Amino acid sequence: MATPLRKTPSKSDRKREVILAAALELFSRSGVDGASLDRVAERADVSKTNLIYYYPSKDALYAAVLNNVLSLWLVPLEAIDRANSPQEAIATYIRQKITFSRDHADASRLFCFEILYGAPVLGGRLRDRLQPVMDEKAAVFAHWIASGQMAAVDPYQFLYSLWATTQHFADFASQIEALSRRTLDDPAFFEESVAHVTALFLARIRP
Amino acid sequence: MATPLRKTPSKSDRKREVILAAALELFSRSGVDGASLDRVAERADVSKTNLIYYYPSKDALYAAVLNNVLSLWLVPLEAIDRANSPQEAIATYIRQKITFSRDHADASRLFCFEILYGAPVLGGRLRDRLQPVMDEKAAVFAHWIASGQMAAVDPYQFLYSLWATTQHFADFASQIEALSRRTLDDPAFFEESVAHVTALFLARIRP
DNA sequence: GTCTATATCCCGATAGAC
DNA sequence: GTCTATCGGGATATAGAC
Repeated sequence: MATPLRKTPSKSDRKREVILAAALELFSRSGVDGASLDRVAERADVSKTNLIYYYPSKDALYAAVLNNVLSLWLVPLEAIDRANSPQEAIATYIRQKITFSRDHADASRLFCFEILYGAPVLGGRLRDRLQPVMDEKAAVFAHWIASGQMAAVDPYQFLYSLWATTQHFADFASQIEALSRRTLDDPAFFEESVAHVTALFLARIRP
Repeated sequence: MATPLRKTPSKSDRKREVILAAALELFSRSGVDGASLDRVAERADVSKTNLIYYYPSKDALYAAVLNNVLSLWLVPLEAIDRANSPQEAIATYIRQKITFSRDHADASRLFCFEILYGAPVLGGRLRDRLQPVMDEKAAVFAHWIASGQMAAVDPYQFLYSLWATTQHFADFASQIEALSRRTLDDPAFFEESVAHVTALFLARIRP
């Protein structure tokens, strides 16, 4: 029984999760360098030495958190499927991504931090994991365009703009709050935002 | 002659500029906490004590850099003027903002860092300096909409999307480079990006 | 696995001579 | 204005007992 395949998470698995959650919370507010392991341990309610027992270094902890985040980040892309119409697919994608910006603002911010740093940890993963998905989605767009279902756009540029506008609600939340005094937690502002972004992209692809 | 109003910058003015430039460069790559005054001083070719003579604390230096950045950031907004047609104004704004993302990527990234941190330093300035300009521009949009020159959009949401898509080229440059292997320094990619973003927003406001 | 104690290093900032 | 020397604090990480 070298590597037991249990369905119920072990005690140490649960502890790792608690630590990861605490790390995400703090790293996403102050950046990696702005947050100390002391505070992460405190937040996770473990001793610092114990934390280091589970994650041998700060870099290792940071990398673990980031990999979790990347996985979450990829989920909404599944909506972009040739089985759907482009209008449905894009509307669904936008709603899911803005929902993600509301419910996982910390993950979005941490991702943004990492990219600002120049993607030192995630750089390779972007090519290994994101690039293939992106090429796949670009092919779906090409299919929709070729079959006259949507206007011709550069799929890469189109995806960049989709990411930018939807993540903006998480990454620039404090600016939006300073200027509009509104949050995605306000259901009216949430729906308003979804409607606005959806209208922006659907107008563009009208055949 | 208490405060001489000279046009030629004094030696100390020039030194302050060199320090600010070095601080911008380092803060925008690693965040404030990730960069040390030691390295800023080294980059600016002054001793650390001398740096501290000009800027008494790291926070003061950071605040000074940020205020510079905010001023730069506001410039392109001047294009949004009721004297122009909305199409001209928006196209001009987009080109200027993407040019800014190319030529001042470090300033854009530092701004992004500050917002991610929750705008601890710039928070007040956003209300004092950006909010009035934004309200003014919202009025211009309202005028264009009322006179049938553009389709009805929420001006605030519209500006957020404009900022998001254009700044994305600076803030997420390392992601774009990992996926597209292209940079705004490539004139073809630059023009392609301007054309894409412009088409996106002009399609939306078609009356 | 978890703890206490501690090594080691770097950072921001100050003191005081010149 | 600029320098050398240094303080004091906090950070990551390790050693070793239990």
